[in-house]
Amino acid sequence: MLLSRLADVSGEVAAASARSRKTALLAELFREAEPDDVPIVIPYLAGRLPQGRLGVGWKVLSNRVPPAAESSLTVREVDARLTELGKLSGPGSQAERARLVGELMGAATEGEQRFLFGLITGEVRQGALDAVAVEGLAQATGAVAADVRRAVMLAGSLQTVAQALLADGSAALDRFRLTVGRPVLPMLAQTASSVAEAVGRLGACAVEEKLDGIRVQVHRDGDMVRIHTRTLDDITDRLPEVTSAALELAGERFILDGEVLSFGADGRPRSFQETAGRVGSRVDVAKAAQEVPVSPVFFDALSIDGRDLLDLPFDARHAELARLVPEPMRVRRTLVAGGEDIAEAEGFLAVTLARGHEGVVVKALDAPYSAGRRGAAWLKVKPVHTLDLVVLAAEWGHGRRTGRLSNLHLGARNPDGTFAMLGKTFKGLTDALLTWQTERLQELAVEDDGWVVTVRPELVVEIAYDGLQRSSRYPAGVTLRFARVVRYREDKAAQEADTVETLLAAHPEVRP
DNA sequence: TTCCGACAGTGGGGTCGCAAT
DNA sequence: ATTGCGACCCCACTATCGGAA
Repeated sequence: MLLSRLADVSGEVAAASARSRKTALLAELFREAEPDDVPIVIPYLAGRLPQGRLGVGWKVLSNRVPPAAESSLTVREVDARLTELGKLSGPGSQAERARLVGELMGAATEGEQRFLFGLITGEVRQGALDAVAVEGLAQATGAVAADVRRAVMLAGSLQTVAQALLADGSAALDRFRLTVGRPVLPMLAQTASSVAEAVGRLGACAVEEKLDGIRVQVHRDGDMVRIHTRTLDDITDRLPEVTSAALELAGERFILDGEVLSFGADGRPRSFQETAGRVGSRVDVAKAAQEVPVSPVFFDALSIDGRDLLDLPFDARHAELARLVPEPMRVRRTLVAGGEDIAEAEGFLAVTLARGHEGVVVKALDAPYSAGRRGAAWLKVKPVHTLDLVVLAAEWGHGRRTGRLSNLHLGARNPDGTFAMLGKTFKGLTDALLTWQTERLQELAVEDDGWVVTVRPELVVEIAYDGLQRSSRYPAGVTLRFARVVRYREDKAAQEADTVETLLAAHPEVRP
């Protein structure tokens, strides 16, 4: 298949607003694909590269190359070239990668270049990713969409399922069962604003500690242990303590879901930054493990002794978990009967926060494990802080925000009346607010370099955030975690905005 | 007819490892 | 030794479509 065909369809998908139309377009193309094209065409149209990482990003791609007049590239040729490119390493590899990218782009027409750019940077922006591709695949093969989706969750890969499905038809879907050693997409949580709201929505539930670390799925089959992240990357080699912990458990075959984090000598959890740095260390793992040891804390069991537990209700899965995993390695929790038990749940949240954790996750006792879904059966509750900050500048947006000022630079007051930038945010803005702030900020503009519009520091905005973290980038030595706009405070003057001093005082645990 | 679940889009900060400077 | 870049952890929120109620 020609790349130009793919690029054209991607463009049509982007232009279509109805999801059903997007699905139909993808299905048509999947039917056209020859068997050898399938493992390439399917991920490409789901906006992903089969190779995963290439070592090529926005920077290399932004070196413009004149496009070819005629399309000649096939998808298989593109795939072969990208595979070669991804293998490069060592001195001179970056220049060689850039050269190969230039060669590829030079062989591509303008439309193909656009498509390749989006594909490689992971920003196809066609309004269709995995979920729509699954629908299209089901439509192309006559399979039931829900069955395809389930197979993809269990295989952890759309591509694998697509190949089997196109080769052998719907019957192939039965082959994708939960298997120890093969990671499945983890179940995710939605956000609730309070424990009362969460318990109100769920009824009988468990309230569990929300630990601020790295999500892991641990598979053990005899002596073999594999550890996977949320995106199913294999990080076994980086976490020897977790492997040991899994081998100590009194079970030969299991899949457990949990969080890995580091505790200090005082027993309190280290900051997310410290845990994430440790888990990210790959070169001298022994040294990293000595300095920042990590522990797994499990909260769910997907499989034990060959029994698939996914469809069991959570209370039954937890009973299995409790039989296998002793308490320090199992998350702390409390059971709540329903709305009349709010005080118990709120007390548990308070204790959890006092112990230094992030918040709680409220989980319905009757819900199955919905692999790969961000369902309403798990609701996370974290305390939210707010500040009144001053807008120092704003950046022009991209995509559907093109032509609007989007990303705000936020400042807190210094003692001398100047402002210290604490970070940026683009979250929480409605279309109406985007329009309003674009106009208002341009009235205050003192400079526009085409990317950042610097403004007079007069506009006050209320910002919600989850906490402070240390920063080497910003002048106060700290930055806000997960900052988002709540509302503008036109009733407030910049001189009434919050100060760096009060911010630091509110988070004594974070010393810049 | 209205409501709501699921998705995609729009980017945030930090850290590590590698290659280039 | 330092810097720039890519990959990958953590993530909030809004708009939209289309099926459920």
